[in-house]
Formats: sequence, C-alpha cells, structure tokens
Amino acid sequence: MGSNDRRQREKLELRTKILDAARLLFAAKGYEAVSMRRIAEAIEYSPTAIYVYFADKDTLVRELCHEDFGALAGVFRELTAVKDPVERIRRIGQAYVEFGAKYPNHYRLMFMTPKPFHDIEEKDLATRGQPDEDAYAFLRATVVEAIAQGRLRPGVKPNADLVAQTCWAGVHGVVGIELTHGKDKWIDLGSVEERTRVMLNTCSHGLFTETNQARKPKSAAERKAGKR
Amino acid sequence: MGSNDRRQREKLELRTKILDAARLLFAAKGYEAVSMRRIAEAIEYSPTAIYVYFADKDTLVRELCHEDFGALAGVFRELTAVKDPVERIRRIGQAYVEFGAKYPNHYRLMFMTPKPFHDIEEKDLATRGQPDEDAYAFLRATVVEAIAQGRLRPGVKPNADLVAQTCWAGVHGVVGIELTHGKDKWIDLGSVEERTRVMLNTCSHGLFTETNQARKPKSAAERKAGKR
DNA sequence: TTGACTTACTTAACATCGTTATCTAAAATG
DNA sequence: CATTTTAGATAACGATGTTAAGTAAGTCAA
Repeated sequence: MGSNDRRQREKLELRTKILDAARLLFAAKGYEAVSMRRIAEAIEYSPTAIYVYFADKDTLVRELCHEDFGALAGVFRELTAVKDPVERIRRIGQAYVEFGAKYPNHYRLMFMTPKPFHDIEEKDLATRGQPDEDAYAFLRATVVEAIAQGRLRPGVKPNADLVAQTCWAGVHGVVGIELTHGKDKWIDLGSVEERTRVMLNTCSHGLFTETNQARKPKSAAERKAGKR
Repeated sequence: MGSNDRRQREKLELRTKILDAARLLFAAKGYEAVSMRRIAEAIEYSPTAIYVYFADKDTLVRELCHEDFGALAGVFRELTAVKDPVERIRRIGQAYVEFGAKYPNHYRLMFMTPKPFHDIEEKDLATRGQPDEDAYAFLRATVVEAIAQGRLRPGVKPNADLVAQTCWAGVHGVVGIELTHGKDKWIDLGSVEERTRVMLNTCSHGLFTETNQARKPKSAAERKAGKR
C-alpha cells in the first residue's frame, strides 16, 4: 500500500532530522552538550519522540559517528591507488590525523571513549576484516603487504598486528595530544602537521626499510631474486 | 592561640578525608561515578560541606590527580641515574605506560581530557620548567642531552620539543589504545608490554642513532674527536 | 563578660539531565 | 466497522552539580 510507504519515508525523514540536529550540537559542543531535550527543541518534537528512533543517547551519537566515518573510509579507499605499501601507511596516518583534527568530537567518542557493551553488533561483525569498511583492517592489510615485500627493518618482529598497532598508536598519540593539549599554554606545541610528519618519519625509519634500498633495481641481490 | 591551630588541623583533616573518599570512588569507577553526594555520604557530611574545601567537582578531582602524580614524578626522578640519554628516554616511556595502565582514570583525566580554563595556576607556573616537577620538562631535558651528544639520527630536525613530543605521542598512543580498546574483542591486541617495547624500539631507531654506533670506543672517528 | 563578627556546616531548593510509564490519537489491518 | 499497532505527547522519577539562605559555634575586641 502506498500510504505505508509514505509513512516509512516520513519516519526515515524524522530520523535523519534527529541525526542532523544532533550532529550540529555534537560537532559544536561535544557529547555532554548534546541533550535529548535540546535535540527535541531543535526538531520541534517532544524529547521522548527521539526514543522511538534511538534506544538511548549513546546509540544515537554513535550512529551519528558511524555515518560520518564514511568520510574517513572514503579517503582510505582512495589510498588503494598508492602502490608502495610503506608510502600508503604514511598516507593512512596522515588522513587519520587530519580526520581527528577536523572532527575532534567524533574522534573523542570513537577512539577515546571505551565502548559500553554493544561493541560487537551485527553490523560490526559483518564488515569485520573487509579493508574497505574496517579502517584498522585496511591498515593491517597494508602492513601485511609491506611484510610480504620484505620491507620490515631487520630486528622488527614480523607480526602484522603488532606493527599496525604501533603505527596506529603513533598517530593516535599525535591526535590525542592535539585534542587535549592543543590549547594549553604551558607546553610548546608545534603544528599538528609537523608533529605528524615527524611521527610518520619515525615509524617509517623505525619499522620499515627505505624505499630506495629495497627497490634499487640494479642491486645484485635483486637481480638474483627477480623472477619476472 | 592553640585552639586556632587545632581548628586548622581539623580542617586539613577533613580536606584529606574528602580527597581519600573521592580517590576510592574515582579509582574504582571513574570521574562520572564520583558524585558530590556519594563523597558526602562516605565522609558523613552534607554534600555542600565539600564546597568549603573545593570550588567544584572538577578542581577536587584534579587536586586528587595532582597528588597521585607524585608517584610518576618519583619514578622519573629515579631515572636521572640512567646515564645514556636515549636509554633514559626509553625508561621514561616505559614508566609512562605503566602509570597509565595502573591508574587509568587518573590518566584519562590528566592526559585525555581538555582542561577547562584554570589550566595555568600559580602552582603550575611555579614548577614550570623544573624537570623534577614537570614530567614533560624532564623528557625534554633528556632529549636536549641526547641532541647535545649528537645522538639524533641524520635527517631528524634537531628540535627538542618536536622530538620530545614525538616520543610522548608514541607512548601516549599506546596507552590510549589500551585504555579505550583494551577490552574490545574485535581487535587483536597483544600485551601492552610488547606494544610498548615495539613502540620504544621504533622511536629509538626512528629518531636516534644506535647506542653502540655512537659509543663504539674504538672507532676512528671517536679516537679523532675524543679529547679526554 | 558581652556583643559583633567570622567560620564551618546544614537544609532546601534550582536547573538540568537521561529515561520510563502512561496516555491519546491516528493509522493499518482484519 | 472493530481491533490492534504505531507515533508521539505529558508527566514524572531519580539523579546530577551547584547556589542561596539559614544556623550554630568559635574568635576576638571592648
């Protein structure tokens, strides 16, 4: 029946209206500043109407973040074009920091707040391990590629998770410091960009071998190993 | 007058009683779980009595953290004994992660929560730049030492703040991931210890030169440069 | 000793929050 | 047309941080 469709469409409309109103408040003021009553005021409904669409405040805001994470996923997807895995890792890190700096409140909630309980939902389980969807899996896959190409610095344990998590921790730390101390005056923080660059250099040199070194096409070793 | 002294002593007693009660709640359950009313209940006073001693909840808990940070400062102080600056940096990082893992709630508040406004108090200004008191200054001073000894990896900009902040960001990221994703199931996290080790190795090799390399006592370069 | 002032503390209240229970009215369904 | 489902509203509960106003005791000068 057509009217049924219309009702569902209207319902979806209000749902996105709620999300949009919440997004504005959340982006501007953070989690605490978003209250059900203020969202309700913005959309001109009663506060409890929101509970028809979202179980509670937390799932609402998480849903919001989940949506906005499409942006980051999109950037990551584009990075598939970067052939050199180590260079791709650098780009991933750069994109990650840019995202954190641009959406501090989203970042805080997604990466700096322990998830309550419903951490593993069907959705999460479904996208688990697919690089296009799961940002960590994408990083990990790139590390696997780098390891396969023998790009690990000698002495580094060839554990993809460990290496990926170290890269992640590096940029995560840069974002974290920026978000919580970026406006402090007692510490002499440079620009995020520069700190990111130094961190990426550190990870490159600390975990991997130089691109040139491994790719030098005229080395004796390569000529010996090259099959193609 | 003696009775006046007694009164002041009693006042201090209640103050520490408040802090102790708050400490228990805070360490166990975190900032949100600490409510003025519950503290009041624990110390058997009315909730508003606390406001005689602390301006608001935030300053109370920050004061608490400030006290407990003596532990970290103490560990740092002991590290002065480590002669090699790069090794000392490693130890600083290790102590930092251990502190974060041991006192997650303290860590969250001090390093993962933007300070409201009163960031710069007299106390902070007074201890500013003294390595014994200011953990960051201690790290920075060690980096300065390392740079002075020519231990920076070629290509790394000899900016003490930049290098120090990169080391800090590295371990800060390790702690951050541990605190917010340590109990997640969707990600394959190894032990904090191992991740810390890899991160410290990464920073060592990414930012500094090998201890051996710079200290090898029999190299021609050193014999030429050595004055003593 | 007395009277004014100061300090420590309590009671009551305000504004806000997330959330639930209960109700109403409209739409979908048989 | 009667029944059931649904969307949404009103009112309320229990909790929060914080403030205003009151009280009782201590300090101190005359």
